[in-house]
Amino acid sequence: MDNAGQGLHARVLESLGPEIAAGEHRPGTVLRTDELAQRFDVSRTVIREAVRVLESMHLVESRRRVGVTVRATEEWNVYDPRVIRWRLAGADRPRQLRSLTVLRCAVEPVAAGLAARHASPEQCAALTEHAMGMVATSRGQQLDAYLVHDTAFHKTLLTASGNEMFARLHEVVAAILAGRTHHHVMFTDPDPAAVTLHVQVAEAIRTGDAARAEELTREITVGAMAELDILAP
Amino acid sequence: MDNAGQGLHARVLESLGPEIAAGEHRPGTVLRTDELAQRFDVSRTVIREAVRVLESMHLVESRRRVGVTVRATEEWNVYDPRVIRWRLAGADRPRQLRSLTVLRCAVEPVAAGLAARHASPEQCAALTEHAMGMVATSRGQQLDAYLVHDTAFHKTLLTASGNEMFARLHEVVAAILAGRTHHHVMFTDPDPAAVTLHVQVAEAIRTGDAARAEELTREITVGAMAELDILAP
DNA sequence: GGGAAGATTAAGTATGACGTTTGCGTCACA
DNA sequence: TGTGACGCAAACGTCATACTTAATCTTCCC
Repeated sequence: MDNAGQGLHARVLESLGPEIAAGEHRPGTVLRTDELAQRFDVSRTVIREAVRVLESMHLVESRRRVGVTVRATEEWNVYDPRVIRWRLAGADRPRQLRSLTVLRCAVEPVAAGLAARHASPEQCAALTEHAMGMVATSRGQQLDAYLVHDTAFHKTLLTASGNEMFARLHEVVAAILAGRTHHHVMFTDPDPAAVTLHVQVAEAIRTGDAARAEELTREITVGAMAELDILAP
Repeated sequence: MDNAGQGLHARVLESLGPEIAAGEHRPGTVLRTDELAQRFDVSRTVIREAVRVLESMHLVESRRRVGVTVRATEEWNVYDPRVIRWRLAGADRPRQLRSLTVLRCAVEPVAAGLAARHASPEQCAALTEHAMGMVATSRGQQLDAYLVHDTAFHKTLLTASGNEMFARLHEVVAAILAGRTHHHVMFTDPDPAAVTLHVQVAEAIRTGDAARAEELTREITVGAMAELDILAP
């Protein structure tokens, strides 16, 4: 566990949060602050601060005389990076990974089209550099090095779109890519066709060809869905 | 103001949050818990709980010996519903509205395509009902009634996609639609073409025509972008 | 049997004390 | 003059306790 977060409340959060996100406490379960304080051997104040954060994520609801109630999954703030992380670490990881991948496939092609219009020269250079890095590490079981370039490529792309909502999804894409490398069946080297597509996307963005950038990125994301057996829209 | 949130910490949050989200405190500004306690006339405990929530939204960072520092905009959890609400109420409302609209335009067509495959009979009925409601209220300055149906239509559509990430964006779409009605230049009745498109989308989803549902929805969202002078991708 | 008044319970708030970290100034030394 | 170690103090972090508030349950009377 990485319960090393500074402060006791962070420690409590990193224990309680994953428990709830993983579904260990069924929705409707009530937790009492006193019991939690006893369980974690901290004061009620610390528990209250942790509960406030969980409440702000809509994971729980705190009511007087009742206690801290676990909310239904549909109410959770599923875009909160920590909620995403906790859920990916839990039981319904596959389901979560599919949801995120579908979201990614909707967003990233559009982001690529925007990037073709708004990317700065520096961002274009970074895209090309990371695409080249992917080529260089695509053979010979250099999966970790490949992942670094892949992640950086997509982060740069999303940022270059100039849309802050897109940009903030880079963590989601990073989680997807990391998940594929570390958990999915990826013992073999990356698909050469996918690597080529990244190079071509970088090229399309550099030359300002929005339609082409979008279409090529769509091919990448369709491939990502295929890996999870999601039929393309 | 709707500072009626239960509890003192909620009251503090609903004052401090919007201030920060609106940019009244430049990034890097330090707030001291003691000063805040004095300013809001509450105990430091209450301030600390509010700060914890702001910290969980990545709006601020709390460090020992330094104080509570306002973070840069790029670090905010821009998908948190409250952050969205606060920013829409603040100065850079137009910018925020554009970002959200672009996101919506990337997501909603894909969601419509998925809905054509996964929508339940009840959801299909609801879509048709709300589309009809839009038709019925599209003339004669019934803007508020129209907005209710429009919002319900898109919420149902996003939910029917079966993807939880899409479903949770219904608040974003609701904010966009409400923003258009209440602030944008919409003194006239809605565009008849847009109303027709909604009816057709409902029909396409009912008949399971994913490609058509996606394309028709894309037309709706392109229209939404045009209203904000955003050139279509 | 139903409704209202009161008891109960658990969260909410306030307060004061103490602990802990850490930015920053000071001073000595090379 | 520059650099390093040292130590102070500021601000957050934690705790214990007492009190307040409000929702739920119980009881009792009509």
